[in-house]
Amino acid sequence: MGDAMKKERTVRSIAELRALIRSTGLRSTGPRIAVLQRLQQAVTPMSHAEIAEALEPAGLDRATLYRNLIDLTDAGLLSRTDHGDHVWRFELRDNAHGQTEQHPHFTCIDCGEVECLPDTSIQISAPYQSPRAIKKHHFEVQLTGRCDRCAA
Amino acid sequence: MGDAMKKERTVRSIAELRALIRSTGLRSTGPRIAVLQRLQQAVTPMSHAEIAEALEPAGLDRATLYRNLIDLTDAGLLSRTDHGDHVWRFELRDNAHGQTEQHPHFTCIDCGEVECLPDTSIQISAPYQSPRAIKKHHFEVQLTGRCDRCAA
DNA sequence: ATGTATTTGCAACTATATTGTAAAAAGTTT
DNA sequence: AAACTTTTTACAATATAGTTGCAAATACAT
Repeated sequence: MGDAMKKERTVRSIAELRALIRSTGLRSTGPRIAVLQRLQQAVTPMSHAEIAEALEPAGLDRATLYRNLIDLTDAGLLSRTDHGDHVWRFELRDNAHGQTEQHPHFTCIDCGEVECLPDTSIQISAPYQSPRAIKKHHFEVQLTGRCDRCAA
Repeated sequence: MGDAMKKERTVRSIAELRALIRSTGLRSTGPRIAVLQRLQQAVTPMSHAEIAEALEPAGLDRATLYRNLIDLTDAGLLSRTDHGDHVWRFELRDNAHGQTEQHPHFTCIDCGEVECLPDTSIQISAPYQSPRAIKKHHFEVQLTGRCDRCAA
């Protein structure tokens, strides 16, 4: 990821992660804590496969991982997005309750690398007939193209 | 789709589609003409499943369809994109040779409907460290949110 | 017409994701 | 802290999406 988006990331202790999970009504379990711990170290959204690769050696089951990623997403702790390359990627939401701190993503159509862009890089001018979501700025932005490395 | 993007669409005869396919070096076959014919009637990008549903009754094989969608995409006649909902969608490119006439898409995260937006609705201001693709305007833009109908 | 390379259509297969369920664990109540 | 109830796990089985292999059929050049 470029430097443009580098920012302070809240790193939570296991006890804090426990409390965070419990606050959504879900039970605090080993697999869930492991997922959140791994994702809070990530600098870009991680695919299920990447998370699995990181956590399966520790004995985590794939189906359990899938269900947890969905549960944690439904609970508002994660966001699940497809960055244009047909791969689901999961990202820790920075605040606990729902609103995602949004920023645009750029995905390379060759190597698949995902880059976070500063929020200021894109202006949307809502035309007369655009969906209300756009006028209200309730949407996600995804760009796809060839990254500098692959373009070279 | 909103009126904002409604525009003249070139409708090609079968003979013209034949010539178009041949011009890429591919052979002009029934399935390929059927795909192009169907896509030139479409007002939004179509998923593989939608195209299959339209053409299988006429006896088109799914594997053949997959291969043709890929071949026609590689040949530059179609574009294949994932609009954020993990579904590949195919769109006829308006001109024959490579450059897609780009415009942003908006996809509803609830109902999955895809809407084409006018090209003028989004300004990208490339920051110092953004990928070259952005500075050169070689990228696709995809927005996701809740459409008016689902938000109501 | 004939010949060669491409394409089709069918089936088999791979990869990804989801579901069923008995056993285990979390959290609550006593 | 033992007993209880509900959620979650872990394994297997199953669905879904997309790909591959290959013999027969077709496109198109000669």
